[in-house]
Amino acid sequence: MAAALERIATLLSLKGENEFKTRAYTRAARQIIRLNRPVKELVDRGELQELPGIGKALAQKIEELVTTGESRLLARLEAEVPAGLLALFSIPGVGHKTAAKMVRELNLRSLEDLEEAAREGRVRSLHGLGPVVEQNILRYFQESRSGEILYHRGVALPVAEQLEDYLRREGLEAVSMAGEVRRGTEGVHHFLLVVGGSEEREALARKLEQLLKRAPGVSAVEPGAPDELLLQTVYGLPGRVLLTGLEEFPLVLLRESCSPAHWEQLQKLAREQGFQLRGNALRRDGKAVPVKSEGELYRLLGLDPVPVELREGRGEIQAAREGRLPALVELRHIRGDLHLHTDWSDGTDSIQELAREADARGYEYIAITDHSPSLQIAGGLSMERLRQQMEAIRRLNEEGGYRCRILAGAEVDILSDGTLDLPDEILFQLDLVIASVHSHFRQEREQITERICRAMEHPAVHILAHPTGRLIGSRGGYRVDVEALIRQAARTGTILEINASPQRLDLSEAYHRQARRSGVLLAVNTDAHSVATMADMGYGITAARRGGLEPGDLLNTLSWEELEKCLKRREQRKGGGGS
DNA sequence: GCCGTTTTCGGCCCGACTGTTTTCAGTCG
Repeated sequence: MAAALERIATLLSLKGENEFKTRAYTRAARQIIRLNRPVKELVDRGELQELPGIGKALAQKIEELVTTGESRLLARLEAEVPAGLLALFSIPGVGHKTAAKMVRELNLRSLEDLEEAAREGRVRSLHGLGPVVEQNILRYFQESRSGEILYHRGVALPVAEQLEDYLRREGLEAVSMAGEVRRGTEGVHHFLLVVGGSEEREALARKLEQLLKRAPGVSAVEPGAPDELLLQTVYGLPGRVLLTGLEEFPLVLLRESCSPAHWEQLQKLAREQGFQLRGNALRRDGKAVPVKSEGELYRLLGLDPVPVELREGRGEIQAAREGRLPALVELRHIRGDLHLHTDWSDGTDSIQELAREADARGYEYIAITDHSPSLQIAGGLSMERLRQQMEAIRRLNEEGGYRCRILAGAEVDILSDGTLDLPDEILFQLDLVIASVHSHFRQEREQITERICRAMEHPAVHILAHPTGRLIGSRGGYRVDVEALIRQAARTGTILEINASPQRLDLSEAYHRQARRSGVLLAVNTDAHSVATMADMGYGITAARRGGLEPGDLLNTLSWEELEKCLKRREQRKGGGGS
C-alpha cells in the first residue's frame, strides 16, 4: 500500500504537480508503514480518516487499493508519465522542481531523451540549470549500467509474500517465492515465484493467468518465455512467475533461488559424482533420480544443506562439503533492539508502547535513542528534554511495569569536524550512545573517514550507526573508507551497526565477514520510528545471515547481564569517564 | 491533499548548503 502511494507521489511530482499535494501522498505512505495493524481493518471500520494527514480524498484512494487491488489514479498517471523517468530522482541534485522542469521543457519521454539532451548541452541552457546538473546527469548515465530500477526489500518482500499467499489460498499445489527476494539480496530488480502443478502445463498456465489478473496489486499479466508469465504491479516492482511440474518443483525452486555461480558449482560437483544436473532434473546413468526437496539434493551430492541466503557461489559449497558451514544467526537469538526512536523526537509511538512491544517479542532490553539537538528536522532533543527523558525512563524501570530493561540512550550526530552534538557531561550519563552522520554528506573521502574515526575515538560512544548512510535504490551514501572504519572499530572497541531498516541494511553484508575477522562486534538494530517497524529486525537478520554471521558475532544476542558487562568492559577499554 | 479556536483560505517539520543567480531557488537531510 505504501509503495503504491509513494509511486503516485513520484509520478505526480514528475508531472510538476503541487509540491504539497505530492507530499501528502508521501506522508500517507509513511503513516501506513508505521501502522501497527492491517490497513484493511481501518478501511472496514471506516477509521482511515482518523489518521493524521489522511482526509477524504486519500481515504478513498486507499480504500480503492485495499478493496480492488488497483487504483484508477495510478493507472491514469502510469499512462501519462513514462515510468522510466522515475529514475530522474536518483540523479544527485535533481529534485522535484528540476525533474518536472526537465520533463516539461525538454519534452522527455524516456531516460534516453535526457541523456541525449545532456550530451547536446540542452540541460544547461534551461533557466536556473547549469553545467553542474548536466555533469551530474552525464555521470549518472556513465555509472549506471542497467536502466533497471532497484527496489529495497521493504517493497519486494511484502509484494512477493502477498502473491505467494494469494496463490496458495487459491488452491495451487506448490508455490514459493524464489530469486533475489528469497535469497535475501539487499536490493531486488524483480520478484520471482515458482508454481508447480500436476495438471497439463497449458491448462495450468491458463488457470494461473486468470488468477493473476485478479490478484491484488497486479496491474498487468503477459506471457514471457515458455512456462513464464510476466507481471506488472501497482507498486512499480515487476515480477515473473515460472510454471513447472510437481515432481520437478524442488529442483526448479533450487535453481531459481540460487545465483548462477552456485548452480554451476552444483552442476560441476554432480558431474564429478556421476550425476547429471541439468535444467530441472537430476539423472544418473540416463535415469531420473527423484529429488523431493532442496535439502535432499544437497545430501545426494554429499553436502550439508546450504541455507538459501548463502547460495551465492562464494565458497559455501566447499564449506558444505567439509561440514563447516556457519551456524547462522536466527531471529530467535535476538534479545533486544538498541536503536529506537519515540514520539519525543520523530517517532510516532511512546516509550511505553515500544517497551510493551519489546515484551511481546520476548526482548530482554531496548535502548531509547532519540536524535540530538542539531537534527532539527527530526525534532532532536534539547539537553533539557533529554534529561527529562532519562528521568522518565528511570521511573519506568523502577516501576517495573515491563519485563524488558529500558536503556536511556541517544543517537548523537557526528558534526562536520567529528565532534559530537552533545557535551561529554550528558553523554557519560547515558546508558548507550549511538553516533551517526546526518549532515555534510558531500565531504571528501579522507575528510569524512577521519571525521567518523574521530567520533569513534570518543570514550562515550558505544555504537556507530548506519556507517555509510546509503539508501538502497535511491542514494549511494557518503564516500567513506569502510575498511578504515572497521580497523578503527577494532582498535577502539566500537560496535558497528547493521541497520535493519530495509532501505538501509548498513553496514552492508559485503563487509560483515571482514568485520568479524577483525574482531569487531556488530549489532542488528531496527532504528524503528514506531512499534510496527520494530518488525524490521527480520530484514537485518537476513542481511546478517548473508554476511555469514553467527549469534556470537552480534551484541544484541547477549543476555541483559552479559550486555551490561560487555558495555562496561568497552567503556573501560576506551578509558572513558563513565559513571 | 490536509488542516484549522488566530484561518474554510493559505499555510504546510527546519535550516544549511550550493549552484545559479545578480538577490535566491532548489536540494538535501
